Amino acid sequence: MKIATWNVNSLRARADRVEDWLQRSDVDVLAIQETKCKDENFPWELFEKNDYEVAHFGLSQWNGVAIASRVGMDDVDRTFAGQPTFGKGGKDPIQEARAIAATCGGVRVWSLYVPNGRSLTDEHMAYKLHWLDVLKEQAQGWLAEDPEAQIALMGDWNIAPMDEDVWDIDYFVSEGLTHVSAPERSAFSAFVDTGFTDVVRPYNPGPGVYTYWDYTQLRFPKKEGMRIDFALASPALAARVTGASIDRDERKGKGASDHAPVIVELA
DNA sequence: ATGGTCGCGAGGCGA
Repeated sequence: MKIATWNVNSLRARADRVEDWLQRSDVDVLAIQETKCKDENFPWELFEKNDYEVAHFGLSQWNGVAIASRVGMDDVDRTFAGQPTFGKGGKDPIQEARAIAATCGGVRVWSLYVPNGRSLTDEHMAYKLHWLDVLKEQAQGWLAEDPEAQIALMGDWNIAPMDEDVWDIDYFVSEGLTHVSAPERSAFSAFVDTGFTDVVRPYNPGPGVYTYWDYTQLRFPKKEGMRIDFALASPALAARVTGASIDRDERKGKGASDHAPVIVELA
């Protein structure tokens, strides 16, 4: 079995590339982030004609998460318990479309689009950290309930956990940029402390291994990226991992997402 | 060889 995660940065704009990749990659489950659409605009037929079931959670042009599977799609959850809300510009706070789960082939798959903190002092940063803390508490509970549970927390975490996960840590620190701050890294390592493992890194050691390259500043051709997309596996799932890869080639060419797909192979 | 943002939606925001 093969499971993957990919921030596609608009599913409609990327429909052809996503379809080509699905056929080429031969994945059984794909966790998608940033569909950037509502259900009424979701390309259901793209998945149906390729024999994937798909579940989507999208409320607007922002965010949006989905899971496609050809090994079953049970117990779909849109949001996790206690998922923090956020309201922009005085609007009523809502649970944004940043998390969806489904049980696919015996694996509890989460497609996660962690909030972007924007800046170290922005209110979005507090939201991000709280969002992660509540998710971690939930994940801890799932493991406490069933230590053998096979859980994959996959998605765009908007955190670079190690210095080597950005192209120039000194630049990020001196500019006071997000993704590398101590609170963000603590939020990430809290999942590791709970028993979840980054199952991709061992097969793709750094430095210089990234999953995201900004569209601006020629970041991709200059190999200036960030590793911010992760698959964190519960102990029972981690024990099944036989390989992992980052499809950097998918970042090439016209019409690419700014993120590359991350693939995990399971025995 | 990947080449100086991109997507949504119709101006400016979000990333």
